[in-house]
Amino acid sequence: MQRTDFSEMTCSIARSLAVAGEPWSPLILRDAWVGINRFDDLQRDLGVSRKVLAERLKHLVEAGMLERRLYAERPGRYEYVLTRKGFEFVDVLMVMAQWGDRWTAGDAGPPVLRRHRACGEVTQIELRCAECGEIVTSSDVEVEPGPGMAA
Amino acid sequence: MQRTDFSEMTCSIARSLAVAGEPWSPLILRDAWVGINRFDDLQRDLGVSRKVLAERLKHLVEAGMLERRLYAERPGRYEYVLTRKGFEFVDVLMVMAQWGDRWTAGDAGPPVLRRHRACGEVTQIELRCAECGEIVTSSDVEVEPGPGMAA
DNA sequence: CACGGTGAGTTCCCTTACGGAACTCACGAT
DNA sequence: ATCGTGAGTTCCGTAAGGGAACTCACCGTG
Repeated sequence: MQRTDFSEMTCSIARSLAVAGEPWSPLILRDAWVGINRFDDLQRDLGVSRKVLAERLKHLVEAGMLERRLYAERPGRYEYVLTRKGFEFVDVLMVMAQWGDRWTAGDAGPPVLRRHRACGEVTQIELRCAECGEIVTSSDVEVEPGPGMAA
Repeated sequence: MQRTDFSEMTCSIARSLAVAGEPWSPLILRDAWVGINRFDDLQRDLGVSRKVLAERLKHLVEAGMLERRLYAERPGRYEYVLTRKGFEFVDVLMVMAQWGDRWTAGDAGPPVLRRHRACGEVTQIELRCAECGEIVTSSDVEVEPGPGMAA
């Protein structure tokens, strides 16, 4: 856990980070997304210490991002699968990956491509306004207080 | 706590986190986005320690996310403004905020609303495939090796 | 039956980063 | 001459991360 607790802040970004922003947590969720679901596999793939991995998995399960599911009895073996909440968070990771492709990949190009199953194409993801359908960038948006803003 | 360096990993998510994933960095970028650009204002708004804030600002400037801009000479005073790279990262933060609105806001509702200047509406952001225009969710996408993938 | 292997953690120690407060520095204003 | 301000820097105690070793429950083989 980060030293400062973000979960009580009046900010959806801060609260998201409190759930999934600790070091390694986004990478654990990415792995769970692409089918790496077991403790030892996660540890090997990420190179994270077993200690921290155990802590993160516990936190992500308690936060409802992952479900700890028994996949073999006698001896009890568990795997971690994304919940709906966790799945929706992968949207954030896809946009982050796309930003990383553009700004950190260098000449070698992006390490992975994302293919849209429905149309079969390697896809770029666009952020569009659900009201008018136009592409939205951060400079097109202004923020204003919402109902959950404290006085 | 020594932290593992994500910047050399062959993963655009990990490399994005190496740039902007440290504790507080996303919140600093959010603040820079909404117009909180000066050291003391950032410190007051976030409640981060001045020590960590100074480290994060240095790192974000070196990474090209923020520009340290002189806004008053004699005595030299500086503010931090988003670069294009930083601005594009705000896309990630907007999607993250939307996820947080949905999954962490509770009954009070979202603390801030995002209004699309072009159409004037409070907007939900949709992720759409640039090829076919359909909405994309994480389960519609499969990943495959790209040019930057190591052997 | 003893032995080794496997998956899923837990424990221990060491180092480093964070939090918080105090301090500095260069100026401008009173 | 002193106070205030913005932008940091320094110092110290504590807690979190890294990494290796250890545990525990079971299974398969000789």
